[in-house]
Amino acid sequence: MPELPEVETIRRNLADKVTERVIKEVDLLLPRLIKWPSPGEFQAILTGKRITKLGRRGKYLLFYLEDDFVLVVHLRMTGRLYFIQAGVERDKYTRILFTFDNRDTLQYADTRTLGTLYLMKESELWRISGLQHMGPEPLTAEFTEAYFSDRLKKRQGKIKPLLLDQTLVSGLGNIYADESLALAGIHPEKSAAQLTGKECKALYAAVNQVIAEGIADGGTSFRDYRDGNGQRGEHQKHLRVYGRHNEPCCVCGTPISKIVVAGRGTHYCSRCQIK
DNA sequence: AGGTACTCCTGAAGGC
DNA sequence: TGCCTTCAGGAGTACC
Repeated sequence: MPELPEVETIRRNLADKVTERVIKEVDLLLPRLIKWPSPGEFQAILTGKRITKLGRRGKYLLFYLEDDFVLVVHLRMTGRLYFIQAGVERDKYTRILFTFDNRDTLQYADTRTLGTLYLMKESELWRISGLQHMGPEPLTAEFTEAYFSDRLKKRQGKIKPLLLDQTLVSGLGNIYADESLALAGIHPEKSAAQLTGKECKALYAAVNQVIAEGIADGGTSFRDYRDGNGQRGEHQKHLRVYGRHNEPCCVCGTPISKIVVAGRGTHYCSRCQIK
C-alpha cells in the first residue's frame, strides 16, 4: 500500500518525465474514479494543459498545471502511476490514461479501484477534506516533538490507530505505523495518554526514522506497490515486523505476533513491545 | 468530541 | 480440482 515513502518515490521518478509536458488526450476507462468535477469536465479541462510541477502532500500526489489548475491523485490501496513510452503495452489494470504530445503516456492503474482523482483550481483544494485537515508531515519543521507529545497526551485510545490518523501526522499507513512502534519499543494497544515522556520522544524519533529509511529505499513493495517506472522498492527487505508474522524478531529472536487492532492487521514483538 | 463500525473494491489465499 | 469464504486496508461516513 502506498504510504508517504512510496508516494514520494513515485513523485521523484515522474517529476522530470512529466514536467513541461502537454496532455493531449485523457482516456477515462473507469470514470467513477474521478471525484471532482464531472468526468466530462475533468477530461475537457485537462486536455491541452501543460504540467508545470509535481508535488506531494501526505499520500496525495499533486500535478500542478498551467492556469492554476491542480490534478490530485490518491492511490489508496492498489493505485499505481506509470510513465510509459510510446508503443509500450499498458498495464492490465490501467483505469485512466493520459497521453502526451509525442504519444508517451502517464497511466493510472488500480486493481481494486479504490483510488481517487480530482481536478480543481489551486484555490479550491480545500474541497478535498483529507488535504484540508491534514496534519504535519514527518521530517518537516512543523512536525515537532512538542506538538506530537501534546496531541498524544490528550488521547485515551490505542496508539496504533492514532498513528494512522492523517490529521495528527500525515503519511503513515499500516506498514510504517507498525514499523514505528517496533522501533520505539511500544505495544500497539498501549493507550496514547499513558505513554511516558521517554516513550513519546522515542516514538517521535521512530516515525521520522522509518519514513526516512523508507524513502531512502525507494519504498516498500509488499504486494502491489511499484514506482513510477514499474520497479519494486527495496524497503521490504529491511522491515522489522510488518509481514513477518512468526518470523524471529531481529532484536531478540521472539516470533513476531500478529493481532487485529482497530480493524487493522498489526505486527509486533511481544517481548520488545510491552503494554 | 472521540471512538467504533461499516463501506467501497477485487485478486489472492485458505478451508473443505 | 473447484467452489466458497475470508482477507488485504485508506479514508469517508454514520452513529453513539
